[in-house]
Amino acid sequence: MQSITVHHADASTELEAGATAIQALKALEAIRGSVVAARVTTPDGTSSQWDLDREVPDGARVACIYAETEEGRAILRHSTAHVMAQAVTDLFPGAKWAIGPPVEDGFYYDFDVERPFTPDDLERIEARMTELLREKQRFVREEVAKDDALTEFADQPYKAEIISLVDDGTILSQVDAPDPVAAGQDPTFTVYRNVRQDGEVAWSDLCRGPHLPDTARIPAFKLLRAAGAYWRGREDQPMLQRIYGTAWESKKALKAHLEMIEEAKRRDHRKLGRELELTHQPDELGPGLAIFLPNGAIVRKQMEDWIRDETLARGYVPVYTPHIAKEDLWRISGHLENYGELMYPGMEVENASYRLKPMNCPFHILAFTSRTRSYRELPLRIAELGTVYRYERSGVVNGMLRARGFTQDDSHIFCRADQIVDEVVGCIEFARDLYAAFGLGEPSRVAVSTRPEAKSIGSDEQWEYAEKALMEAAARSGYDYVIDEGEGAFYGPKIDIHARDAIGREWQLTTIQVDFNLPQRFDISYVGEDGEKHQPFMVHRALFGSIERFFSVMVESFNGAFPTWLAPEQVRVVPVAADFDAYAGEVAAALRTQGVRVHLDAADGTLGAKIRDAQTSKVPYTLVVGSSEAEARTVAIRAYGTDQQRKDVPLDGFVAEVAAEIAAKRPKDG
RNA sequence: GCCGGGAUAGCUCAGUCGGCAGAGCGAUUCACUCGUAAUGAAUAGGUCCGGGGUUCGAUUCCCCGUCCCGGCUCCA
Repeated sequence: MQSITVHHADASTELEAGATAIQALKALEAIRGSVVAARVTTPDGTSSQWDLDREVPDGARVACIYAETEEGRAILRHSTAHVMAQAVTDLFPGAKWAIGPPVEDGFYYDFDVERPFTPDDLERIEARMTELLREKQRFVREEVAKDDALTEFADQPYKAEIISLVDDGTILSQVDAPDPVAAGQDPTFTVYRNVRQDGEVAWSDLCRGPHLPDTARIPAFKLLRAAGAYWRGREDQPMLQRIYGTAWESKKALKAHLEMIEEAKRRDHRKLGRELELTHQPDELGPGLAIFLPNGAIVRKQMEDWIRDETLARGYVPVYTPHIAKEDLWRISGHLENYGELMYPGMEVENASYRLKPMNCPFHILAFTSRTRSYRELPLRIAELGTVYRYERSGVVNGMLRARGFTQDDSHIFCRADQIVDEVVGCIEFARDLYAAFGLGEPSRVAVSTRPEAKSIGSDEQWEYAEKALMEAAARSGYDYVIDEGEGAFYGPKIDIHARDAIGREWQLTTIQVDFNLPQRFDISYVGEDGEKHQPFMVHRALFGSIERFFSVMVESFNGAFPTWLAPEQVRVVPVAADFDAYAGEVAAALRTQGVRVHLDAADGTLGAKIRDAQTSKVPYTLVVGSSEAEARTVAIRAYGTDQQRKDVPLDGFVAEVAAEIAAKRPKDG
């Protein structure tokens, strides 16, 4: 009898040849929880995910993949996607399947069906899935040759296409495709069969795997929504019907996730914007356009004041530029050619056509070229809060997170090539300070986007230099950056910085881009030490990104309860009865003198109702004053979100305290 | 732009199997003058998104458009 050796951590053991991953893990006493699959490292050093029931090779190192890890959940979700596809096949004969990978927090599967799915369909599919889970179908892995795979999936055109794509070397990043193969190597395809207890094959799918041992190991799942999605994510391809679902290692974890979704709905900036009278987006205005109501405008003003002050302090110079310009400017800049479909149409005036600006760059270039520039002026950092208008496709507009008119804290830094790294480092550190000030903590993701495969301008040397400069700057800033291949702008590579909000969602906010297009197109130059003309590089950066988007992210992150320094109304003074209106007025005046935004609630109504109003308005501090306070010149303080009070606090003390908190311009807990 | 779902009072929503539309909150007025999350009463408020069609009659059914929502694609 042949035997093999397997390892885990420091332990090793001998097993009969043909032993599976789960047998190895058991023999090695390596299991410490709910295990969904194994990670197997073969003697040649290749590490991959492994079905528990799959044979392990001699010399393998095995480890558990647990259900409650992200890696484990992805496997669980992928298996759930298969069950869903089987249910769809049962209920919708003739459905064609495309792909069904796990995604963040869930999974989806795309189908080509006669008619789109309805919410009722989702319920039926869910019910059928529950039946399939009870059947405890095994996931059985099988390796098949290309021809056999093509024969088996002859009536599944999307699967056949995947097979041919892999075969001709097109790398498909989808999890459902087999691993990319090296050129010239014969690809092996794997098929997973869902096998009933009686051995009948219920369903099969072309799939890379791995999967759970059987369907009964799916503890909790839910289908969330149906939506259209292009095959292979390309607009020129047919539109399929996608069903999104989620699956978790326990009912409790599923429930927590569903509650998170509900919480996100409650925090929606469109809902809170209306309730707290921050913003207004009436139909009369047009899609993607917004009005900042007084409450929102106060918050926005704090953002603008902060960025203006900081920008000047960091050596930027301000400019103001118009909202429209003659079409020729946009022709020179290349925007009409490369960006034209995102620009509003022209306005004909006095035999010239004018366009709303989708970007501020050309204006800042005109500021640069207003006279001859010297190398002594570089880096020249031109900054503006510039409002731009982009004719975004109708389906993408979303509240103020994706608007058609928005304001960028925009700057263009004109510098020499050797100054790029320092300048970009400066931008990243600026962004870090900005996130800290506005309560979003540290950047969560720093990504360097490289040259796009499609259209791009500039020489290889320029791209290489700029990409390296960005990576060096990211590294010098101390961030573990990732590289987004081919995601750069057509005119140069960029760094995008993301931040997480209070409920863990990630948002792309800051962008820092190197631009070699515009300096060339406008043929801009500075006079160097040598007396010759030289072309500067341009670094384009927006730290908030869009004021509107950043504002909305803050609204959702704070759940509308802004830190005191940002809050539209910082303090509300509530007299317990009209007799104390005079003292309440004095309290309000004392605060107002210190620049505190205070409102006196002297109108009719009970104290309870006024407290409730103050709380639902999310005012940071509510001061209640009555006879004892008036006599002792104190206040009773109730902070937002608590039902506890600090009583008998001297008025002067509170004024100093809140003024200091506001002056610090920091979130309370940060 | 594409797929699907929507639009009724300022907000959240009910309703009409086709017969001139309702609640709660909010607003206004009056009464109440109150010690920490809703005092009571009254009043006002609607082209039931817009246009066309079917019908004796359309907010309701059909078509077109606008806008919104969830995705795809795109992006700050």
